Amino acid sequence: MGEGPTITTIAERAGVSIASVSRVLNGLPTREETVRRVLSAAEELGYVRNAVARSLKSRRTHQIAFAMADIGNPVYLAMVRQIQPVLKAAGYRLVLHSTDAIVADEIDVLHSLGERYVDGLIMSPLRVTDEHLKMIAAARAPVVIIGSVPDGTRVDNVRADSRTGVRLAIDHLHALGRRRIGFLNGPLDTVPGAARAAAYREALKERGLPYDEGIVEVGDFYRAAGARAARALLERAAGVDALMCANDLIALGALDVLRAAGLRVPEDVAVVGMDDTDLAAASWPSLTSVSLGSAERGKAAAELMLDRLKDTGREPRLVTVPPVLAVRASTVGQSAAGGPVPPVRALPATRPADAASDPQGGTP
Amino acid sequence: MGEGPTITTIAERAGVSIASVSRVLNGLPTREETVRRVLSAAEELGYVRNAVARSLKSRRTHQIAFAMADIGNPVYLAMVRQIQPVLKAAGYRLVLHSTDAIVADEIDVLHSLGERYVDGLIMSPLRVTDEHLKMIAAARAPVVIIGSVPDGTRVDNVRADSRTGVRLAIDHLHALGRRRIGFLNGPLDTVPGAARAAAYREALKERGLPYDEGIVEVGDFYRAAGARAARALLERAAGVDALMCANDLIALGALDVLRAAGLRVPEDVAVVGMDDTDLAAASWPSLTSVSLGSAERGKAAAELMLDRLKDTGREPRLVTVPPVLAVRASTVGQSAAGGPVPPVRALPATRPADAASDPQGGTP
DNA sequence: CCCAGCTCCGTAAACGTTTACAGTAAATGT
DNA sequence: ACATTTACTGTAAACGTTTACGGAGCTGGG
Repeated sequence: MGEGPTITTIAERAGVSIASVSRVLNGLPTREETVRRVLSAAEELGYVRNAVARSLKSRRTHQIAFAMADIGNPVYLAMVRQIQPVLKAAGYRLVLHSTDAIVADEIDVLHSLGERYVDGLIMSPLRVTDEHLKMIAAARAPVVIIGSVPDGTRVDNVRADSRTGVRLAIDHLHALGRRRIGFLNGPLDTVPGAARAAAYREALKERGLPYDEGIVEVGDFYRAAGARAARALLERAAGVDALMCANDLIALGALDVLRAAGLRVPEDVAVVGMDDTDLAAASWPSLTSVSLGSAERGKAAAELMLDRLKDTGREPRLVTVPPVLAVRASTVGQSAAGGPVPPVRALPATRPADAASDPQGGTP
Repeated sequence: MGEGPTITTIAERAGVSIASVSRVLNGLPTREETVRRVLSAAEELGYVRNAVARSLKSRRTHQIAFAMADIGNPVYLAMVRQIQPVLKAAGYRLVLHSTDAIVADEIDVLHSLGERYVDGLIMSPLRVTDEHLKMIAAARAPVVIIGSVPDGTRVDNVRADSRTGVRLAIDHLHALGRRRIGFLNGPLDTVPGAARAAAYREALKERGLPYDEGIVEVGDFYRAAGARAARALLERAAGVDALMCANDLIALGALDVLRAAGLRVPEDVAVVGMDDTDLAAASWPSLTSVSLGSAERGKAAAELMLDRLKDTGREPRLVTVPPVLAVRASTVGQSAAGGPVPPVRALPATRPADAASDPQGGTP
């Protein structure tokens, strides 16, 4: 673990100047003889370029940061899974930040962009505050946001369309004859929480169903919270024949509770989750879930970032990923659902960010 | 997104030298008046330290790399989840590498340590080749290996004990009266695959059960491969009353097949998985699984790394994490298994790496 | 009154690269 | 034979920090 060789070491051994060494290593035109000498010296010494020194001079670190709320959430996992290979293929490394959705931590990440240890940041905030927007506008490096930001915000942006997503789910339940569709949501002060609440009301209205506050529960985006919410709802209100859940984890918690209460899924209560994570296919009964395209959003974000790095000046773009309903046993029963069905999806739509009179597609 | 201020900018505005600025920013003793001037200048300019320049001089990047086979595997996810906060608390960032278990890629990561863009590397290779060992020995930065390496390898090392893990599972099945216990394994040329194969034979012998090659299948560590293997086994051999799976994903694939074949779990065939991932608790029936302590191993690895960074010279250590059996419905049925049971675990044992006449604890 | 001992600060070197610029030597043109 | 071009190489500055060193100014003791 000694002091590694530098271009100076190589220069001495090859009997040339450090400038020549650098030129050879960068493939700039050099006399054959010199190239040979430098390369063999480098080889013998086991030379590896110092990335830090290089970055200092070139002002490029070839690192991209990804900041998410919680790496334990399969939604972000799906994103990381897509982001990583895209960046890797372009020669970038991935730096991971887990902020636990704490605003101060997210601001901190944004602030630390000034340290210039990365060339850009992909961020997926659960809540978007004014401070976020201020920091994003002032950021010292390119930023891509996964999730909805206020219309007109000048930033590259990838959105889900959870309004349409919720509508898909409600329509599906309605078509199955369900009429009292409860709703288990996450916090209303999060972007996805708020969007899904609005979408739920709207979708009911479209189908001519009444909005009943008695069958709506607000908790958190975790499994235990989902169980709590489901329990509370069951105790309070009878006759619910379906549960729309703002999240797969919430849905799993609800399944636990329904099972314990001796209710059959889907015969007594149909359940729909959201995000279509791995857990949805693995659960019992397998969970019908609205895919908001986490994987696609991750990929799109990475591509937006690479694109932005190539052209700093270009107009910010908005990519919206359409939702897709993955139908499984929790709504249509065992026989009908069959095995795991790979969902098909339309290509992501792309258009300028400013044209956005967009559905408030919550994310994730 | 302009050219940010540097200590030179601050120095000019505050009317002091850059050395004074640096001293103030690093909290070195300085006259009150100077401190005031520098700090207010820095504040006004919105100064943020350049991490790259700092790293070049200090030879510390405050970044740690984690290289795993596949970030989609919940085992690694569990590790990342533990590693991240430990590093963060110590002021380190996490750089992620996903190698798809390709040896060349892993060697590449090891090699790139010479670029000095990280202070250390935590790596979890599926196969450990001579080249791995050579590169580890020659690495230009501290390395921690999660997974078994040959005895005597001088490297910080965190191991699972899959031999004991398999034994726990076999003993459990044996105690339930199962006598023909099939085995669905992953590739034998991987460290965990080999270890689990050996452990399976050994555990059978301990219980006085015959080893029957006819009820052993070797595939891959994925769900689809697990399904394939289960199908092959069922077609070939009758009378299997239990399936030991080298991995939760394999077990889930097996469950799919058993269900499709109309076999009841656990009445006809009991199933045990390995790794105790989130999927085990979510599946139907919920899956009895041997936890090899992914989370604990991740945490231990991060701590070993931090420790090593503080004391480069110290002897390499070996931490072995004991396995724990999480009993669920796939072996004991619905009623008995009850809700999700948080497994209890003993503290990881620590001892010098060289003393290792250790079980070949496979990982992950 | 001089020097020792402080405290504080500025100068400059260093970290390992890249790169603008100038210099050398050979090759070519007149 | 000399001027000009060409092909290559070396010197040195720059990137933004940290830090060894020494100098300036002051205090206090002899």
